[in-house]
Amino acid sequence: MYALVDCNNFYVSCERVFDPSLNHKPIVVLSNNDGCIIARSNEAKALDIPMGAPLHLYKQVIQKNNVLVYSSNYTLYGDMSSRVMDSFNYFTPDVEVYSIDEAFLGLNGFEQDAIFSKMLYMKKKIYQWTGIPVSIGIGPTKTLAKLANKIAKKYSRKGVYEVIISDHLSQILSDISVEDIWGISKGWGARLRKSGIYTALQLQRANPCYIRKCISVVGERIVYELKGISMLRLGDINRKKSITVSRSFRVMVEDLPNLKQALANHISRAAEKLRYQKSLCGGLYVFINTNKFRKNDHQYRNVGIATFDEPTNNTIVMIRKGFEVLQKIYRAKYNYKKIGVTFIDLKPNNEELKLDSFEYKRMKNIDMYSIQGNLFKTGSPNAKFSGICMQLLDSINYKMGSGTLFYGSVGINKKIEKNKIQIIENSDAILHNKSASYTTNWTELLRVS
DNA sequence: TCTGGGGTCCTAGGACCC
DNA sequence: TCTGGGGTCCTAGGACCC
Repeated sequence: MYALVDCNNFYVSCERVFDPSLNHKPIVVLSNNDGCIIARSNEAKALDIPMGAPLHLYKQVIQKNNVLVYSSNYTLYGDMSSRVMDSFNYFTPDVEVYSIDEAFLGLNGFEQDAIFSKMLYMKKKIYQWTGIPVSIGIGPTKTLAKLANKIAKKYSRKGVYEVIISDHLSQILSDISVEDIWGISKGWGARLRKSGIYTALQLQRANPCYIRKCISVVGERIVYELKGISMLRLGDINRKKSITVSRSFRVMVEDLPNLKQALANHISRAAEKLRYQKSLCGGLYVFINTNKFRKNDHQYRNVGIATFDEPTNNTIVMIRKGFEVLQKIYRAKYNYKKIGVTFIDLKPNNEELKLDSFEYKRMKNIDMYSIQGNLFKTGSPNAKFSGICMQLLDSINYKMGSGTLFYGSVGINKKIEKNKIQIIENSDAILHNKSASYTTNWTELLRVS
């Protein structure tokens, strides 16, 4: 069984923790540049202010109803989020933080009959410890837990709802439209409707192979999940695969120095995040866009990409198994490129084995290294990243200076190949020129189950 | 005048190899 | 007129999520 815990109106609830006088008042919280409404209290939702609405379109409603407007404070929200997420550990070790305000919990250690009351108790405790109200959905799969959460928010006074496979579930599903299912939005919803599938129940009873053709393997998984067959396991996403820092400009920007200034800030922020999560960087991606809402202006967008795949003398390879053989292979590979490589044998009794790769590199003061022929950079040398970013920007803004362009936003995206940052475990796989990690084929998995 | 920012996964198609 | 087949890897783009 899974539970999905979701903080109610999270950003608004955070503000209320620090100013209880805000309770029961209509409140909205704004996006970075105060442009959009990204969180609403129930009172604000009742005024039909939609999620993501541009603030300037709702000025009147806001004034008329004395809606309180807050700029966002992500430091505060991040801190509150950690407090909530930490409190789950008191109840179960199986926690997947899904977003800033949501987490999946694995409930396999719980006695079936006790789950509901346990979750009810947890909800109370979380409120007591953090001041944040949450809703909890329980179900045999993640998708059903997600659905249960929706029901808990909407209909249950207790704020906790459990989905059990039964006739009753069929009735519930028949009242839910396909677009309300986690993973199905407008586009796929429209496709399903064309095939005569309008409700969650119809989707649950559809032929999975047909849905796969109609949508994709993602849709097929949803069908099984709705039937109560678990296709999505609990993940531990504590390292991001990519990091983005981007901002729209509040005012029109036409000159390169301003763009560069912004980019310099973004890259140092991104490197900070990279260091924080102890990752390495496999490449950089710089992009610019004009303001897409100014339909009459000439539109321009471009990206520049740099990947770090040229080995240097600073390359090290850590090998845990089959050191001699692998070393030979790598020697051949790198000598060919006239590159010096350091090999490290991580024998089981090697003290260095206890360090993770990031710590190891920090200790040895290495800022680049290679695993399985892929080169990575650590996040420390800001100046290097910054230099690469500026070059990329120069390469993509060739129309700059013509006076015809207005730049809407600029950002960077550091691609991080989490799965490749690993110590080589499986020498057999390497010897046979196969990758040491395997991807699961969903079709196979379905056949087995 | 003002229109968010940060993620994930999957697929199709091209390049390349034997 | 005929014009391998199968595999892998990479990337852009499209869909979805909060």
